Amino acid sequence: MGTESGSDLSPSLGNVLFDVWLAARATTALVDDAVRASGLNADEFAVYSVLAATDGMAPSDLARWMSAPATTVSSYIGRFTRRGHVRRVPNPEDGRSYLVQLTEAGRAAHLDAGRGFLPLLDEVTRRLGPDADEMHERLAVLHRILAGAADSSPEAGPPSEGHA
Amino acid sequence: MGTESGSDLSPSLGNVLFDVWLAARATTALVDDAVRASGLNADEFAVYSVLAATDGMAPSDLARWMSAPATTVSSYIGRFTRRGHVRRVPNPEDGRSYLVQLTEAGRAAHLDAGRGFLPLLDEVTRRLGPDADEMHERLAVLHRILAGAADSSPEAGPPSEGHA
DNA sequence: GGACGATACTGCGATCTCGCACTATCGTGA
DNA sequence: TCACGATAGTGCGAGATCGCAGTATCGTCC
Repeated sequence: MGTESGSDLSPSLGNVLFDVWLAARATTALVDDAVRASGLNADEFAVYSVLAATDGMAPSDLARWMSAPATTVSSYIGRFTRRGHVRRVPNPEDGRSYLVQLTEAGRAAHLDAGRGFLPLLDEVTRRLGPDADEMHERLAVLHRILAGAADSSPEAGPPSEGHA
Repeated sequence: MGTESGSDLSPSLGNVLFDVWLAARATTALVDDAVRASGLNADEFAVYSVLAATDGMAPSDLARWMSAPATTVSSYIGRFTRRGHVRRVPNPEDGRSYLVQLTEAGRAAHLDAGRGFLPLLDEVTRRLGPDADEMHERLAVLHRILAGAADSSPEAGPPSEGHA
């Protein structure tokens, strides 16, 4: 055991993977509370946010973006559609697919949730001080690495076979 | 619009909160795959890991640690107990509570899952290179800030009342 | 030592998540 | 142009998550 430093109240298990996991649980809980009044939860707010930032994404892109299984994304879209927050438009590049777009009502809901979210983000950013940018940078790096690991992982035995 | 940099394939929405969320989704997906064969999922593996590191935690501590509602932790414990992986021992400090301990079988399951997890962790750590420690440090800081924000947040209107 | 609000846990039920199996379309090769 | 494996999306069902409401115990103030 090398760095047994922490141990204040929270056994951190001291490895990057757990660190992100723990930080994200806290983040999600916080955001859940912050946007609750809008009727969205943290995950949904995230999805509304990408949709608001792009103008139409295919379900599979959404799935890749948020590292979620296709079925989960499928039910998200169903739910959002039922709410009238999202609309499906044909995907000119692929007939099996379609694009998901936020409707006006969807944008409104997103804005509404944003009203709860922004103060929280501001507070965290403020507390982070000048490190905020650095933090963003590092998380991006980590994310890229994780995406890389996802490809090279065994998963369910993809293409190659002669590695032994 | 200031920093519209990213945009390779992944609209990052460029703020710390989304960054962690995204990184964590990727992490969870990866770990889920890595430990699947052991019968655990990423979240469960994390819980087994703290339990293995401490020798007994109260449900409420567990809940605080992983930022989960009490009911969720409650059903975790029920599930783990049913698997024979966990045992409840009386909490000498509080009669309303108890301590959750990993049984031998629980430890075995954790080790088993670890066999899938460690290669992944190694790979990520290796790719992170010398930045790994720094990363850990920063995530710890962020986590601390988030924990702080959780207290000072409105939540459901805790103590004070005369603010309007 | 009793009253009483705060805190620890749990049963229940509504809703969400996601693996499996299936259909539709794409893209490549002959 | 047709065959065929790969890829996009979905219905379904099992199980997981978590809010609400309820019980037990604690701590504190009279």
